[in-house]
Amino acid sequence: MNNKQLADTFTLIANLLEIKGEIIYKTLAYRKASESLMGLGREAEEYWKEDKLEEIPGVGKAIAEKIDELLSTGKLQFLEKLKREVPESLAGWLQVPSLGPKKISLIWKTLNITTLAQLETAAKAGKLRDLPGMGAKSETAILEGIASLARRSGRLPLGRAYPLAQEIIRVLKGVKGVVDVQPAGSLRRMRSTIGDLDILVASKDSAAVMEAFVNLKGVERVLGKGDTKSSIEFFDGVRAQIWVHPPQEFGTALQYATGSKDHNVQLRQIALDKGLSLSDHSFKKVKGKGEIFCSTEEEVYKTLGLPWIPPELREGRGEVEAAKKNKLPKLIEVKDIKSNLQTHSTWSDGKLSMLEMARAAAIRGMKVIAFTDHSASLGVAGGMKIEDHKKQAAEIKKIQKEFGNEILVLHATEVEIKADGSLDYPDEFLASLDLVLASVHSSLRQPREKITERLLKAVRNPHVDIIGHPTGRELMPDREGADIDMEVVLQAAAESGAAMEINAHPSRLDLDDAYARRARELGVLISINTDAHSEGDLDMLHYGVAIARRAWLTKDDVINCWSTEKLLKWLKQRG
DNA sequence: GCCGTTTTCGGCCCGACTGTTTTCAGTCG
Repeated sequence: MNNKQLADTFTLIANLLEIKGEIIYKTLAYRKASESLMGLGREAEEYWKEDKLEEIPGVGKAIAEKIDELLSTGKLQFLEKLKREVPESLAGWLQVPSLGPKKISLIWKTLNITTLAQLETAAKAGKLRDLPGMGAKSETAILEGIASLARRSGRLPLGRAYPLAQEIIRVLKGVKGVVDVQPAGSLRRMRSTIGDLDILVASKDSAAVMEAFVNLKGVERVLGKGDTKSSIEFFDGVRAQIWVHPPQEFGTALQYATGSKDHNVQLRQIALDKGLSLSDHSFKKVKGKGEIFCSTEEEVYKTLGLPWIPPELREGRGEVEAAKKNKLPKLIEVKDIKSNLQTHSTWSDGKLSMLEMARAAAIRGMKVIAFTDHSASLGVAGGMKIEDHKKQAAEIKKIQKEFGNEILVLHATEVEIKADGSLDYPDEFLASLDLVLASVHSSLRQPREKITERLLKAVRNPHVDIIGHPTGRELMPDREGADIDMEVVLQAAAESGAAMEINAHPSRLDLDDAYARRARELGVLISINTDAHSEGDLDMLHYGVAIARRAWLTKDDVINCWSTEKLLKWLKQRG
């Protein structure tokens, strides 16, 4: 049982307990454990083998025992019993906007219905409006909620959320009286998937901002509109909300709205230790009168005696402790990246010729570009036969002359790691290339042991320099990655010296931040590449850098930040 | 149910907004 399955189990428990009416802090504990497992970067199973489950944040005695039972037997008596008390299908109702645990429990117990379809039928028949505390409007809200749920498809990938947010921000910046507009929430923390879009506006005239917001293009309905907060839903089910604060309290407001919840809890505790109560409006003295306003986040952190903490780190994963000791990492930035070591040209499935792509990369400040066109067995992507490489090498020689020192073009490959773990090209040929990136694209559903073994073979092949998008996961469309024992693979990479990729394309973002952080802990080199198939893809680099920042990476951890000389020396050494 | 450099017990954020309400409950972030 992997971390995701464990996390899903604890989320289900939290949902069912909430509907059952268990005290809120118990359900919060299960949710926290679930989130912690998702962000762990190592399999809980390894903690289990070492008898160290309780070292996982948010896991205490009771949850450790449950993980133990799940890993030993694959089942959990506690959950089985809970499901007999609260029908599992009710947990899905929590996804319906406007429905929370109290109303779900009320509807379930009074009308004795348990499925979403029954709920919809009951609402349409007008059976909900007579329940205590409900009326015609709540009934309509539930019907709209069910419809909206059908339109939405889970969390929003960062690659969709980010451009949409930029557009909203652009429009709001044009509203009269607006001083500043910033993304907040998981969007500002650059999580690979986003719940709703959170945006913060600094302005004294909130009415004008709210008016512009609810009239944005593509708004399907207005979910709420007030003086300080409004929220809307777009036709595709995506939701956005804004808060408007006066400029003098923008710092506390932005800090508050950025989260994460865990991070904010820790900051508020530090504030309390200093006799201050921190809210989105200000710091208030706990005893007596007095209020401190912060127009910038820097002032908020300074008031707490801390250096400013980059939003990508604010996940409650040790960043506050590091800030206290003044040991925050100097995070990598987009401008540190000097090379792009996975790109595709018309030699396989790329849209541009090598000349066009190299030029586009040079314009974006790259000093090195590697063409990693697909290898023969990936037929759907026009994989290259070995004999084609001679012609490609000749073309590279030719275009290199045109570029001179402007950009160095490397002759490389994205060689297929085949289902049996062998590589698509023989070692002698791989040795002749400047750079070898190896990836899996097929048979991703192999059993854990088998697919892990495939990756291990590639990691240990001395000619392989980089493992491309290691898990094969996709976010657009949503496709889970292969069931890989990443800890074993990362340890092997630490030994062999092969780099692991953070694929910057927003449809991949693979490795994710949890694995990348673990990689750094183990001393594994990281390579951030755009996997560009078109010119526009080259501009996706910042997504990969964001994941790296979430993983606490500095420019020293990433081979794309090396000088050309250092990179070439490394490649030569590896053979 | 978790957690602890004052605590092994008593906290764990709390305010905005909506709807059904005569003063509040539920949802949401």
